Amino acid sequence: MLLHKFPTDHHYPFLQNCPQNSTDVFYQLPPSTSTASFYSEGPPRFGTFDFGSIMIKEESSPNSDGPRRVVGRLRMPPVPPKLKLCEVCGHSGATTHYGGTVCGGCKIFFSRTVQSRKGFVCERGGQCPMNAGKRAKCRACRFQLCLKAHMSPEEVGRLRDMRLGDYAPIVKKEGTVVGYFDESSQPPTSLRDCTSQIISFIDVYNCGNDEFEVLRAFVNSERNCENSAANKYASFFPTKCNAAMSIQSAIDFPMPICEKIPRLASRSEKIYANYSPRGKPIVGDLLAIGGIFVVCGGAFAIGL
DNA sequence: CAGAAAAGGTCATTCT
DNA sequence: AGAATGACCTTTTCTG
Repeated sequence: MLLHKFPTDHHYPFLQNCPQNSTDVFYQLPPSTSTASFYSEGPPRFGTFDFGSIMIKEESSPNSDGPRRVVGRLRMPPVPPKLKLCEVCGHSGATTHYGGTVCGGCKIFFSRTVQSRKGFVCERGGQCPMNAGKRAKCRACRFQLCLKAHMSPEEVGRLRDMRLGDYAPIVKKEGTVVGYFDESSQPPTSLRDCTSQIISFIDVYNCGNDEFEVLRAFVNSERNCENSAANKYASFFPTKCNAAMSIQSAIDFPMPICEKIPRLASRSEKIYANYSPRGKPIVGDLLAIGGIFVVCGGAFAIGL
């Protein structure tokens, strides 16, 4: 998932020659970038990662025609410990399971909960303390934390489905935008990129007509958009916030969207409480409520 | 192709 | 006693 990758040279080309573990680095300031504007953007951030902090000063060059050399001190983020802690209960020895960094107990709990399609209700308003000793006390809160840890219910059973042959892997080709709902376009069965998941989503979850229409507009917007076209659609949907997520991210991790949309924030718990991998379509729910559209490659603008 | 990582299955233990 | 949990193992996929 793109949001969880470490920033690459593509995102910060001026760091191309930066040694990964050093603290003092030298790099060229991009020709079009002033030191002030560089400062004003603050430390580069990407997704949930803080790319350390960068303090720079522009060296005064005796030769004004020479390259603008910048002296910088880059403080890299602390090296994560080898033994990661479970994002749900804090237990040590966590590894990646279903998209989240969790311990074995929480992994199997999440898998069983999704497969059993059970819904839990917290009797204490969803505020139960969670640690290795208390994690089994409230399953509702534990499952909530699993989802907040970016664990993906869709991943549960995927391997088994693949063995049974009823799972068609979807290969995402970054940057491709195809109008699936456009009659002149290719039939969905031959399409393999990010938005094809919407097709399977509609098929699997039997979205209603309203949700289908929103998804249709959604995808057509994406098809018609270039990376710079957000403003064009912003006139149709007054932008209240920018979640900076792709549609793929929204499908995988809807919670951040819920948290960023005021009208949905109060509903997020309800949505997750009712979540069922083969039941009510969570993304369709979000789309139908929000009047949401996606701009390919980044901005995820929400009109309310 | 081999090693690493992640998912799934089984079974003993604990809890209600 | 039945359900829930977690440790451990096997299988599968991914990656270099």
